[in-house]
Amino acid sequence: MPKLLQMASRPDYPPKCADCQLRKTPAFLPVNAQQLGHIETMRHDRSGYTAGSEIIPEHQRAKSLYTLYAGWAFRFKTLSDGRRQILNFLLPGDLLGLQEQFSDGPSHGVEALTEVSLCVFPLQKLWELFKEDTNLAFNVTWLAAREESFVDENLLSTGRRNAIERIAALLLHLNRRATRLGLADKEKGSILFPLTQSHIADALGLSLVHTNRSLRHLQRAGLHRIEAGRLTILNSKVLERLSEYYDQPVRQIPLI
Amino acid sequence: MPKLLQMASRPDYPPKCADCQLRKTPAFLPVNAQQLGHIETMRHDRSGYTAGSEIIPEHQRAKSLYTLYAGWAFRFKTLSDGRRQILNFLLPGDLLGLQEQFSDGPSHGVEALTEVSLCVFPLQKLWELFKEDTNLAFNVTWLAAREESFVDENLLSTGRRNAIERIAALLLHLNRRATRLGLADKEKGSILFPLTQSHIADALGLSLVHTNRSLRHLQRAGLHRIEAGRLTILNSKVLERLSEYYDQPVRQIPLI
DNA sequence: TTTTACCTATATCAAAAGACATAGCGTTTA
DNA sequence: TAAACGCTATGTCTTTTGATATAGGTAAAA
Repeated sequence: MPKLLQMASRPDYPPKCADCQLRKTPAFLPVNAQQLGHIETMRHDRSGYTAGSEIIPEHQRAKSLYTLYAGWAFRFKTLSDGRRQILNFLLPGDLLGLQEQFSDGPSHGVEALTEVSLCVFPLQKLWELFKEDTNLAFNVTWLAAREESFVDENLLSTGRRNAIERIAALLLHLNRRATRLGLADKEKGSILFPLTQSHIADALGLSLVHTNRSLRHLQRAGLHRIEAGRLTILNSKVLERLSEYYDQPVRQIPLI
Repeated sequence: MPKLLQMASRPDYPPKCADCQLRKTPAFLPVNAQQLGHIETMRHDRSGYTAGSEIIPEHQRAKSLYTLYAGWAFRFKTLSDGRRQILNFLLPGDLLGLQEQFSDGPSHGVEALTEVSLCVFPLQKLWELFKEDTNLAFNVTWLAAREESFVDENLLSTGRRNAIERIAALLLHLNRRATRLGLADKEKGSILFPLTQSHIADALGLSLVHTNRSLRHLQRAGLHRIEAGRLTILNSKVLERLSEYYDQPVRQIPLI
């Protein structure tokens, strides 16, 4: 198992939230100086994980809240015989570990898909944040509701879309989110795509073999290309019609 | 389409939140007089729907927030050819319409499964509640996270459990929630069960026919009984082992 | 370099779940 | 009272997806 990275090897953090690179992307709601101050005092540490390591183990409660600063991760659940379901993918700006605070039992694990940088918030401070900044409290709820809508959509896929449709919907979804974060190559429009076919299978409730078949089918039809760890959407119109997963106007989202 | 009930025919509301019958069940966190006051001033109206009617239509944004006071409902999404996915079931105490406030596009519909009584909160007041009562704001987030955990679990079912396991997990889940709310018959331990096999199929991503077959299989094995609109769990141990859906100690939950 | 591990790809066969058809039953509607 | 409807049940056949086996490519490890 890959382990926690030494901070020395992770120099890409801003020392202050005011210098946060992530916050400079237009995907996020602007914040005023006071809010930034609240976030800054809440942030307690930074942390990094290598690809493949468990940020939050499945069967224990998270000890902190995190904001994903850089890299990709995913939430998952497993059954005792190893069957694994990926619930949703986490991209920069996403909040980790919130549900665990409220759930009765063990809920889910979080695993790093790439090397990952996190901002760490102690749990007790969540309450302080609610008390001191209504706006930020509201934003936490917003982020929770937004994540639920991703799970909802994935449940629709897994329950009612066939393999081809599921894959089309997932590729469009991830492409949209990554692009929105400014992670797309301006020229070719491709995004970094760290998922293996095994991750896709586990996210969509398919077997690895069938995922491979269906991916090739879409690729042969010229709808997308996955190459050298990058995804290019070649025909979003057809992919959208296939999956009934349409582009919607996006609002700015909170970053805590 | 069944329509909104006239309030005259729905006399089972308390005039004041202080007299709320639902709040008397031990499933809910106690609140102090001040919080009760905040909830009371937020509550703006009551409303009722007949079984089968749409409380929130799928393709428009909810105009209010609701707390389900009595009856069952469910959240769902559909595809254009009629395929429907039920995301989760709503029981008394559940909050409706929160996600819609934060999602970009159309998200999901809510349909009444039985005749239903709701407490209505105007949307603008959500913000006021966040500002005036940290505790209640925290509770809204709690309820959102809790609902997400239900969807997570259903996604695990739909993606990685087979038909028998899915049904076992769902029956246990609903039985647990209803029992917790004091809705179980003390003698026989049965609960009111308003789902048709078609609802079960749509919740679990199965066809109606296969749902029927699998239900009969479990029933013949003596694990449960569904009769005259009531569910009795006959062998929870086996159902739990089958589905790996185990009873967990339950905390009290907020009621807003 | 050789070995190992991981990922993608493909073929073949098997199982799970879906589609279609039909029937019975109880309730509501005409 | 008959007709229509919604729900459960079951048989048969089809399709989708899964399981197993195998192979090649690349990168990391020995």
